[in-house]
Amino acid sequence: MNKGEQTKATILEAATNIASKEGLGGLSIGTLAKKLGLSKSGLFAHFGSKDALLMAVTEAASQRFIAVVIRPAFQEPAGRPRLERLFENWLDWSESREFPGGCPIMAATLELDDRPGPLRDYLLSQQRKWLGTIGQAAKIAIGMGHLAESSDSEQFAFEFNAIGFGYHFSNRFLREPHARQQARTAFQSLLARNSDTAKPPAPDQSNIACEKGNRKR
Amino acid sequence: MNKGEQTKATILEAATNIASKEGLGGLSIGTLAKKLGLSKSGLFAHFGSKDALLMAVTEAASQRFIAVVIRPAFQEPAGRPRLERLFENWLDWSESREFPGGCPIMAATLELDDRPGPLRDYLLSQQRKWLGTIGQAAKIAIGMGHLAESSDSEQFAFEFNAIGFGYHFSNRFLREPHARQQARTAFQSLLARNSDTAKPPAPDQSNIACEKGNRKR
DNA sequence: TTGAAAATAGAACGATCGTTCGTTAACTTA
DNA sequence: TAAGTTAACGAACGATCGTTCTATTTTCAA
Repeated sequence: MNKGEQTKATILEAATNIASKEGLGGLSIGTLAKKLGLSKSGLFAHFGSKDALLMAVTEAASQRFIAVVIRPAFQEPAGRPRLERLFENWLDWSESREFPGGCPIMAATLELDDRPGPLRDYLLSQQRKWLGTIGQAAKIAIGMGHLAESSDSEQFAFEFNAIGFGYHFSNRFLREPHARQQARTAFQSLLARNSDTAKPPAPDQSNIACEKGNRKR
Repeated sequence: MNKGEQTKATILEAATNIASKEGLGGLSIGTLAKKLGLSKSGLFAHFGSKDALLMAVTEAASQRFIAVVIRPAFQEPAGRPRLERLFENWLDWSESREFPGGCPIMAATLELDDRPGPLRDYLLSQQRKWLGTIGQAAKIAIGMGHLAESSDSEQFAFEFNAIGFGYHFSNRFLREPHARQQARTAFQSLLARNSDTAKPPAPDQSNIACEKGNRKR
């Protein structure tokens, strides 16, 4: 690895750290350079513009998301186990140590609500892909009989996503200690009501992962 | 109303508008003054500090939230009608015309994730109250038999809130046209699975408001 | 080891940030 | 209407913003 690429990676890591805590808007080249013991201009030269830096941070976070949330889940057997792994990975990601201020993608998404530009476009496409990924995994589960034939995979993705957002808010901001359990309960309920077995809403099934289907482990 | 209070109100309105689109971080005294045809210092004098301005904006939005979301819902008959009104009011609020960039409270909340201070404290207390309000309304509904005895009002509040966040994200950022319907479906499903009647998940009940209990209108 | 290329530093730029100050204009009320 | 209060202005502050330049150091391959 070049010296350039090396320090660039270092910069990106520190930048991600700041963006996680302060948001993309709170990330300035000056403070970032000071934190790293670099000169502003020296740091600047690596990216050419502030926007390019922000884009690089976002892309890096996005790639990391794919690597630690999505990819491992798709190595899980298709159907219900994959959905559960996807969900748990997401929760883990949201409170990951490497993001002291929470998922920088989610923060950037909310931050760029109404600011058009290439960065927003990129985030939008990534978020659409994410929802598509959830929906696709759900569709597979439906095809395998892990979820009911009558299930709507898009509706499933919407609620899957909503629970994740609710968790992020409840955990990060409210510091609600039961947040994770509440999210799990909500997710298990989502799975249950999209299952064929028309069971009455029995109270605690949080740990029943999959009661039928070709689970491998 | 004094001249002072009058312009102060004007300032707050414009500031809320900007904060809605750009976030609290994107709100600067200079641009705000220019937008209003005032001088920076003249505007500044009304608040004494930037933080005070931000706090005033947040408080104003919060009061408005109570006035247009919570209060009208509590004039609805207790139980299920109130819960439904609360939910619909919230969705309306999230896409209200007066907030071109979406609910400024939600934006600020996510923005201040990890920035301690009086503003965060205030938002935190307001958000806790909001969740408490949902939980309380749910508890009443349980007591009236509108929701099942076995329901957990805190879990209900968590999921209620999550659906709202999911909607905000899906509608505001993804501009997903079905977002509102998906949120409604999710909410009706939330109500259904917290009801006594162990009915199979019938497809479309979006307009069945309340099928038992002492509804007055 | 030398020489070209890449990486970093340093100073300066115009702009904007929040804030302070002294002064003038506008409003209120007696 | 006169006096007293409040609101608004304009200029300036030091700090920081992103960015541009030139110069110097460091890296890397021949």
